[in-house]
Amino acid sequence: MPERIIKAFKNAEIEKISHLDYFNIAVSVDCVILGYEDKQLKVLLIKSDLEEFSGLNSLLGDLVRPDEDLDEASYRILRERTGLNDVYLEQVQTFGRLDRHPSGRVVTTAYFSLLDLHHHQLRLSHNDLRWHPINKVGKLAFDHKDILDSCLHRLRQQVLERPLIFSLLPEKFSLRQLQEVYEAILGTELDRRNFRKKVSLKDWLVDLGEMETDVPHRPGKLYKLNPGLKKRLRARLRVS
Amino acid sequence: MPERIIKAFKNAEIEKISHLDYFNIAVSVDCVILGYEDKQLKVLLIKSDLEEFSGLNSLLGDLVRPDEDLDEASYRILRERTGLNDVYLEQVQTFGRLDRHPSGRVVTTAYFSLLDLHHHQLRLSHNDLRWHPINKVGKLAFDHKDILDSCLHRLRQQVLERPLIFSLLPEKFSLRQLQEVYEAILGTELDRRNFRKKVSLKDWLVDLGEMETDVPHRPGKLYKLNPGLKKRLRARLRVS
DNA sequence: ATACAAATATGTACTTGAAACACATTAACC
DNA sequence: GGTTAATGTGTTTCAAGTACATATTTGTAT
Repeated sequence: MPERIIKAFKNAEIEKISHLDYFNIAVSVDCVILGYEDKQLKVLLIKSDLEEFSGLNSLLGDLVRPDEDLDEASYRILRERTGLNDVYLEQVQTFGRLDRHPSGRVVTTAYFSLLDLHHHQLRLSHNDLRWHPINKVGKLAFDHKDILDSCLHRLRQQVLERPLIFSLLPEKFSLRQLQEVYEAILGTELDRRNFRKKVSLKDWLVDLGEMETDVPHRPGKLYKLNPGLKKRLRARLRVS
Repeated sequence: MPERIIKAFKNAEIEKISHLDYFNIAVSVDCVILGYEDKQLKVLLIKSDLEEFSGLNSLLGDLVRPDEDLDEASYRILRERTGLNDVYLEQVQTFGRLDRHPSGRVVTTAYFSLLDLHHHQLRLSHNDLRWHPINKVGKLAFDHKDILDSCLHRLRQQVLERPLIFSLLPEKFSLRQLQEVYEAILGTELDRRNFRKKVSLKDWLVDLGEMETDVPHRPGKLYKLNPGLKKRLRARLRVS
């Protein structure tokens, strides 16, 4: 099999290099798993078990198995680490620096995913898994800080255009909650009145006719995501 | 070395699979090389030399060498295929479907690049290399049609925000030429007056004080890209 | 019961940017 | 020297975004 691939790529110079070398690159995926809590965007990190990075945290990743798609691999990681299945996941960028992994050549594809940190099905797989506020993430293992930053950059770019943000919220939410998530992601304050106008012009929200409870002030209306959009969100990965 | 990586990813389930299997995935890059000619956006394609795809064209790609970065690999392909060095290159997406390569498992990272199709240094490496108008690209080998589409999508998304487009043009160009390139990329017609207003508000252009020659009508002013932006364009890859 | 605090809900004026449209000017060509 | 086909520069209109104000509702403390 390997030889067939090499042959397929028929390149004079390639022949000089041992065929096996071409399979000396491992492929992994890394997931930037994001949640929202206490008015902060948080990322799920695990203590690195490599000596080289002792004391540092890292993203959640794994080698891609020979029989699985890249997207499948990242869904697997999500499932294994959080117990959640139906989450938003988007490929962002692939990192291939030669020295990015101390043990050898590993090319990794970064994904970010958004989930409801208080989802009743959420079961973290490991004691060393912790949610860290985005603003307080320091040095990370590997090039994971770069990966995190590039995912955050993509998220910020997309969040105003497409209804991603709802994956971070529970089924029912108030406009104030929604605004607070935007503010946490964008790192800015938004004008409440303009914000409400803007989202109500899109077709993203459905008024549930219910009210908040257990708030120490006048309760606001509760909304949910327009169900028509929910499908399209999940479907995106398969298509692109 | 391989074993160290496996160990580094310490995952109970992984151990069940033969270690070597993890290096049974090859990594490649594919370049969507775009140029502009005759009011059309064109992509550089080569006849596929795989039996499975006989008669079909494919993008230009190659396996990534064990000692080279992903970005380096795509620069190498560009250099080898076009003789050009100083071109715009941007990573877009990584494709990893199990059956995307008939000879085995190959994960490929797609890049698009923009170059001046009439550059004096352009030397196509191969007789089977041809420029194809993107509107007339039919079936391609592998999943290269998907790759092409995703690169075009990214290009269309970026072209209004950032001054990429100048890589497709010669050093000196008129506003009409510039507008025609935009129209070719976006597939729409633009209002000349609004277009001129819009670009002149950005700091992208420098008036050369020269005029077009050899045009069968009133010649227009010639411009060049603001030199300050040129550096930032090239630098982008390294940073992100 | 009532006043107060704090957040909801809705509305208006102003500014900026995009879209539609018009006309005078210049150079090549016959 | 008139015609043609572009260039070059407006203006008006409309939509979207920003800044800002006021009335309303509920919980809480007195």
